[in-house]
Amino acid sequence: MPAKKTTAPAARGRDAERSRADILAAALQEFAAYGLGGARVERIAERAGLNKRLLYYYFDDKETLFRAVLEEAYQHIREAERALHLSDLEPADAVRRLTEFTWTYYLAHPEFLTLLNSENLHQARHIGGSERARALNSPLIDTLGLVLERGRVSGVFRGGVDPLQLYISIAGLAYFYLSNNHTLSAIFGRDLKSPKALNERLSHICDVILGYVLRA
Amino acid sequence: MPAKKTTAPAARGRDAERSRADILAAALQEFAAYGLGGARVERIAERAGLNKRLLYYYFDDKETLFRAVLEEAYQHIREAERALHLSDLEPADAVRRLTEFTWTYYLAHPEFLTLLNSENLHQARHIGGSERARALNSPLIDTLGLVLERGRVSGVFRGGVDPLQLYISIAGLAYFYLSNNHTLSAIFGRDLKSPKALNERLSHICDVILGYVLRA
DNA sequence: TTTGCAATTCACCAAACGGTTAACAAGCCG
DNA sequence: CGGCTTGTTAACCGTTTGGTGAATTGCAAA
Repeated sequence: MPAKKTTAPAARGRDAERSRADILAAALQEFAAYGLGGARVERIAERAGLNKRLLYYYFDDKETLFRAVLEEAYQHIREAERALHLSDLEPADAVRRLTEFTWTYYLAHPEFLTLLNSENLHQARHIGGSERARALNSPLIDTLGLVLERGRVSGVFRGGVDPLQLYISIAGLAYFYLSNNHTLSAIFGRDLKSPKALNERLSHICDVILGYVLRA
Repeated sequence: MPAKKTTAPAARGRDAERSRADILAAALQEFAAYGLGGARVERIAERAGLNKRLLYYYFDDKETLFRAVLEEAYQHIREAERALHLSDLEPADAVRRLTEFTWTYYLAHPEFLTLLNSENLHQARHIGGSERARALNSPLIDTLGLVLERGRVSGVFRGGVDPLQLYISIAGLAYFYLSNNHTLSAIFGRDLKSPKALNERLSHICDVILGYVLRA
């Protein structure tokens, strides 16, 4: 059952901005569901309730559309992370909060994970070399670096922790479990998506991460 | 520059088994490079140096071929893991060895990662429900469970560690870094594939994992 | 040498796909 | 009202793609 319409199209006038947004939303779903290669331009148009030609009117081609979807997705998560105000928290609280947030965000936005997988399959061809991408994402690492430093100075954190390394670990512990949930559940014969399993996983991740940063 | 031939085809007689193997090898490369959706049957044939029709002679269709490639890949890594003989090692050595092995294997076999990503995009449709898959993979978790138990009894490990949870963490810390290396390097503006960066990552992963299992 | 089956080749097809051409309508401005 | 810009549509096109029918060749047993 493909192509559930994202928004009711009924009786819309001509509205360029809304059409553009609808295309992006539909494309996000389609790219996430089938990957860049498997996505069908015509299906995106159907999902958006718009004529296929419009996709080429607003975006140059399929890949340009993919790039736009990707940039929007990154922007979305980094904005949500900024809203955490990690700098206002005690270092240990900040790390825990970032960890829980990352888990929750990935869980609520599986499209983000598949989108990234697709982009990595293509060797970051669409986001790579984008100055904007770097400017958008780096602040998070800077913030986390400050948190780690505060924690080290106040004696609760160990020293010598690379913030990027830590962030990749926080993300990885959540990402791999969720992104590979289907194969993991299949090959190990356990339903890893039950509420109980999900709770256990988050708890485990927090144990691992906080156990690592907190001074032994 | 696609389709580098895997093996020299020169002057081969007719050899069913070898042809089958060549197809699988070529398909592994192709599926890993482009995903299931992006892979082209004709390119697989070219890579294998065989007529396209043969793919359908040995395998029913593209998806059946994909399934065969996937099963072979799982078999390969699990065999390598078995060769580690974790049961013969001190618990802490065993965990460290599994961690280092996982990292090294993923690093040496990037096709395995992209293959799994592709399968997860398709919700484990090809490996899912396979009794054989479960039988093939579960022993690893059993072995790890015994290691953890030995460590707990001898007082070096903490208790209450779920072996599956731990394995997913070991895998995830390596997998995410390597599988998403392209986007991570791009958005954070750091070359995460340099030898130095790779060494640092492995060292970090060992710190995290061993810090977690070892009794505080 | 013949025969029979398994392995391989060649030519071909229908459907799907990304993308385009050209005409058309809604709203705005003078 | 009338013309112009811009958002939208319908129909179409050339190519690519997964898949197939049928003929052919190598190999080995009889």
